Amino acid sequence: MTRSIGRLATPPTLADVAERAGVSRQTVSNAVNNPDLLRADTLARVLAAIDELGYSPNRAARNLRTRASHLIGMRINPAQEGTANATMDRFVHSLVETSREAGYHVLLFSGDHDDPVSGYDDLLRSTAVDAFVVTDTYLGNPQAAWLQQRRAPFVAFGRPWDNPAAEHAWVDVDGAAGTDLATSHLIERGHHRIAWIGWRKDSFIGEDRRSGWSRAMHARGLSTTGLASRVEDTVASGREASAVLLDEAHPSAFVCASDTLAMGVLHTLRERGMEAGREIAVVGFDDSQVAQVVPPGLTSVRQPLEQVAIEIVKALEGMLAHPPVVGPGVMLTPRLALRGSS
Amino acid sequence: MTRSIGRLATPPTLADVAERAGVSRQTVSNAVNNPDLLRADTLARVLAAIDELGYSPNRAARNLRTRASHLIGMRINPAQEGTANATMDRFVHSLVETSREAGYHVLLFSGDHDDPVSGYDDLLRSTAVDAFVVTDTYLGNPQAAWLQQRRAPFVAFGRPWDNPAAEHAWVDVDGAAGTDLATSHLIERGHHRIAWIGWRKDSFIGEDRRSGWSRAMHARGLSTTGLASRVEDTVASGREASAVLLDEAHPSAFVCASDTLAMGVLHTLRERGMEAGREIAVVGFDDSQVAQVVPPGLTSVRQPLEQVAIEIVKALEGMLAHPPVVGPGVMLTPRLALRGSS
DNA sequence: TGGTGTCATTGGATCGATCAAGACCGTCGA
DNA sequence: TCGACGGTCTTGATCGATCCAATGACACCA
Repeated sequence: MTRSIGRLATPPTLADVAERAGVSRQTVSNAVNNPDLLRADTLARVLAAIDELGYSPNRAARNLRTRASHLIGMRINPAQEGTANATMDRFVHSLVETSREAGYHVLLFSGDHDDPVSGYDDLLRSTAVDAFVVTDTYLGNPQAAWLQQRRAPFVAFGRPWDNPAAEHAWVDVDGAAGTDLATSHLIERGHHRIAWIGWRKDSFIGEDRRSGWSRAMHARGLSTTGLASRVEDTVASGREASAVLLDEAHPSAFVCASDTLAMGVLHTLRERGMEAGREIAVVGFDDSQVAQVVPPGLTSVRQPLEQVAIEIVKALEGMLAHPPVVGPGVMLTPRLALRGSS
Repeated sequence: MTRSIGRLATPPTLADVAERAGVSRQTVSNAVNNPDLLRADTLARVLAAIDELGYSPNRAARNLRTRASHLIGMRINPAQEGTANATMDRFVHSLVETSREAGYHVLLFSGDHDDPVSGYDDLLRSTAVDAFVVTDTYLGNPQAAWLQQRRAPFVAFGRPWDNPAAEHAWVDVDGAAGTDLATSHLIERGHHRIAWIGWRKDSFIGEDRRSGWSRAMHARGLSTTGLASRVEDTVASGREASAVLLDEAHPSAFVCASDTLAMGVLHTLRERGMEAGREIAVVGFDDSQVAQVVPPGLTSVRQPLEQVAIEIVKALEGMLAHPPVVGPGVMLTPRLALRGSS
């Protein structure tokens, strides 16, 4: 049984436990970290004392001595209002959960919006975290090069788009496979003219997702001419783009690079009194909460974020082992969450 | 200028800086923590050395000595899929940002779903965090009593519903004021029969929000009889409840305890070919991303989460000061985000 | 009996910072 | 001239854990 700390001002230390169990400090330390070294009866006695006192090793002291904090740093940037991107939220949950199982906690920090590297520096030099998870790699990944130069352990969620030769660890989701899945699904449902609404060309991720759409189309001998449009990731842009496409290209379905854009399509359909799902099919990307609750439900490509977290933690563990092991990048495949809009 | 750490395996320490600047360790420490104690020229010399070496105090060592970690612990529970609750996401961002300005980082942890107290214990005993932010106070707040018993500093996001006499620090948003705002807004738009869809009675928050609706109705002499319904917080429940209410009570508007329920109403309207906003008004609660992007936009009560974070950090700072200062609870007022649905 | 090796346990040093005293210096009033 | 004093800086101890080398206990074998 764990007891209350009582009225003690400070928690018990190794020395307290040692005294109570009638052994030395080191033996208590071993009981916690290398139980095999102790004789069974000693171990039992020490564990009993630990339990009675409610002892838990002081993190700061342990961190100081072992030069490890068992903390994983992750920088978060404010979510954009007015978009449907809840990816981060889901991912953070998974990461926290998975990290816990590996004995790590997640430290969140923020940085200046215009400086992709700010925030990392201080945590690194003060040895506040053991490693980083780098997530904001939409446009290239300056953080990766920077961290690698400092020999800071990190895993990126996202491929090294701008530098395929980069040798750091990364985990990513195959966006093209996702849009291919979405497009193929629509084709199977009988659609031939399937439009694409994606992001501007400077987005690697956007181009990747677009390639899945065109790949699937061409694989079935379907033309993509005039059916694609590249805009900003806002509902308004999706609305305008879909309106133009409907008028000029007469598609019967839309595949979008994001749920945000897909919601733009739903806006257009509503304005024109058309029903999503019945007359025009729509597929989004990310399986946000929006996709799940909007009537009639938005079919969407769902990233396996739980799996991403698992792979990232696995990579981190290898990286922090002795000796460090850096595996190759890991690519995961998304699945399609089917709903009323298709 | 901050330089690269170079090929040093370990970051520079106080002693390194001291040697370089030709002063003692303590003087360097003072330069960092109590600059006023140093003569101007010495300070300049030390700061220069700090800068040249890229020195940053080792957190573990500092934490050990000062018995403080400058970390704020916050437990997160997995977001429920299929709901519109993005409150946590927005709040976490604000908290991280505000904490940084106060010199704190946020440590995320998780616990067993069925045990509201798990996770706190270990962090507390290992002095891994200085304080907690307790957020999951939907149904009472056993954490608060538990933490208070252990004399752990914490601030709750949420009133001590089940124990108004509780003396811990808390920050909350006036839910009743929010629904009052929503209801009054609808009344001003000419609605008289305004229905309520809320949560089951065991939810303090739900009853609070409901009271704002009935308060506003009665204040204008409007009847609420037969216009209220209490269900679970799911889209399906909202859909069913709104269908029943439409048939039996013929309301012209709905005020809901959550955006999730409001989405249920939109489902019903869609099924019946009715247009939200034009024929039937709908107002949700939380101003989730869903509310922002769903056509035609869902009017929703928006909690001032940025302000909540600020107040929480303010309370934490007082609590961790010497001597500690525990102020009274802080109640903030939400505002209404107007959109097409009303 | 004594040497040798293994196992279990111990004491002292150490991680890098801050705390608590004390040393040094020049100034000022008695 | 001397001691008290405030400002500036230094020295040694300390926070609580783990690393390292060494010790004691014990069994085994020659």
